Amino acid sequence: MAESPTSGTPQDAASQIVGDACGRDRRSRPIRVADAIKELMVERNLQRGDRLPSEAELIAHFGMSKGTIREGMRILETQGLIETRTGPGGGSFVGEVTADRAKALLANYFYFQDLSVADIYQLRRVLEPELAASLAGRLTEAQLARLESVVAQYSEPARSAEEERDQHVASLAFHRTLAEFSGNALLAFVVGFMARILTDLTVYRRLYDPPNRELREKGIVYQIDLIEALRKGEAERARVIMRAHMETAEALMQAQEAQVLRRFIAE
Amino acid sequence: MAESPTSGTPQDAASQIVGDACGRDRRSRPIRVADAIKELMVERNLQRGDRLPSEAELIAHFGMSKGTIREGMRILETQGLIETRTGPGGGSFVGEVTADRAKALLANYFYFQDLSVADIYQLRRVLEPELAASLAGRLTEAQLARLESVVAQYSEPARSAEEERDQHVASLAFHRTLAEFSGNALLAFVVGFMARILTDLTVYRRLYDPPNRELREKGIVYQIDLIEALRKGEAERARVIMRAHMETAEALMQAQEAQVLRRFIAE
DNA sequence: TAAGATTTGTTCGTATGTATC
DNA sequence: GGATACATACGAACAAATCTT
Repeated sequence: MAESPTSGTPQDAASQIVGDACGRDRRSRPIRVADAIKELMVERNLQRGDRLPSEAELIAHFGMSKGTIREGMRILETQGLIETRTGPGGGSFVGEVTADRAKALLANYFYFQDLSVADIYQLRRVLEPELAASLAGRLTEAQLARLESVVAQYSEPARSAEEERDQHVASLAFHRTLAEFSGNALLAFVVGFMARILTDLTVYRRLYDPPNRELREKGIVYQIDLIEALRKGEAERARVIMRAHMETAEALMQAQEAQVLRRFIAE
Repeated sequence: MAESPTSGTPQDAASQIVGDACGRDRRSRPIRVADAIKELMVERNLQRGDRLPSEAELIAHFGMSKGTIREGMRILETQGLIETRTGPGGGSFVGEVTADRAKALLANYFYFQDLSVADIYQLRRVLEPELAASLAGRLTEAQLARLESVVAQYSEPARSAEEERDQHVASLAFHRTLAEFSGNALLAFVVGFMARILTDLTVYRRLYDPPNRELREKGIVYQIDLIEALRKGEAERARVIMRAHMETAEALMQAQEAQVLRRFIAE
């Protein structure tokens, strides 16, 4: 029914809109629909919450079936670009691409890339100190207090391996919180993404199964010192502290990754 | 036909599979289908090119209609996780999540974040020197020759603003190529992503409209020196050169961004 | 509370395009 | 070229959610 000229040919209009004017577009229709709507969003400079055409309007506009249009909308929905609601006044609206969703999509890519601890720390070693230095003297007292409350979550010694792991996940939250305070969305994203990968490693691969008192205790000292430097606005000192923090953390994780590998081999 | 009895209620089986056991899952069915198939890929440890169940099998397995299943598959397809082929022997296969696709998805996130030149260079300033240092003495002669051929693309002075812009895009390719040679997938991705953003800025926002001879000439000298240091395996020198390169490039782009802003205001 | 209106969500049957043999 | 197997697309009907009156 698509190409056949049974009745009128609404396809002509659709073809122009979707970019299938003459030379065939190898991509499937739903994907072309999704791209067309993305362009529409850019052209009309639509902002968060703005309304998009209804399903019925899109069906008429593109001259395609409901299923095809819906597949296209689903693509945009999973990318976080739109949200849909049912009922009167419902429809599709420009959504917010949250950092979490973007990180999840990016994790799909790295799933097949198997990163090593060394790879991640090659970036952390230079980015985290830069982040720390850039925040010195720029945080409100409320923000500093929040950092202190995060540190407080793991200031008590852990009594079990499981508690130890939970504490390490919490200590990664310290870095994520720091990243959120940065005005630099790119830096915040990359640092937050690394914290997320390390959290996954900790939870799924149980990199921290062999409890390591040393890492936790050193980490806490570094983080407390760091907060003080940030409060006093000492950028260079914050940078130095964070650099040292990264170096010891990397060394300890490297040693433990080796342990984990040996354990796999042993089984 | 997989889990369900003769013809009772196929929904029961589907509910378990898809994770709607008891408390309602607010997510729509297609999205749950997509997640279920992702889990299936992880559980069976499917690799690139491995075959997934056919549409008909999935319909029977989940007890859902064609349309719903197709919407789910489309989600995975746009994320690059699967590819589908028509015809006999066709079907859905585990795809490769290319770096380009991952960068495109990530660009959706930053579309609403408007990054400044300063934001991007805060990362470039520390990451590019680290990348350069890590590659010193580790590149083959073929790789070094490829870098030289990239530089050769813009060694001739440009005769028009348009040519100037093309040359700058090419010079960003130098950094992308360098990133690809890195064994660190995370570092390569972040550096490549920044190069892409800057390319977009150059092409769309025409940040380089005011031709700037200085940037190009200095850039070429730095890049030639850098290749030499890489060939000789001088890691620290490579780091220093790249750091200087970044500092001058940032200063020049900052000045031009200001110009561009003034131009927008003027109109 | 209840009924009706509006919009997305889901299903089914069918037809078409495409690649392989 | 024809047969086959598979994804792709269409359209009508019904279900569910949600707002208004």
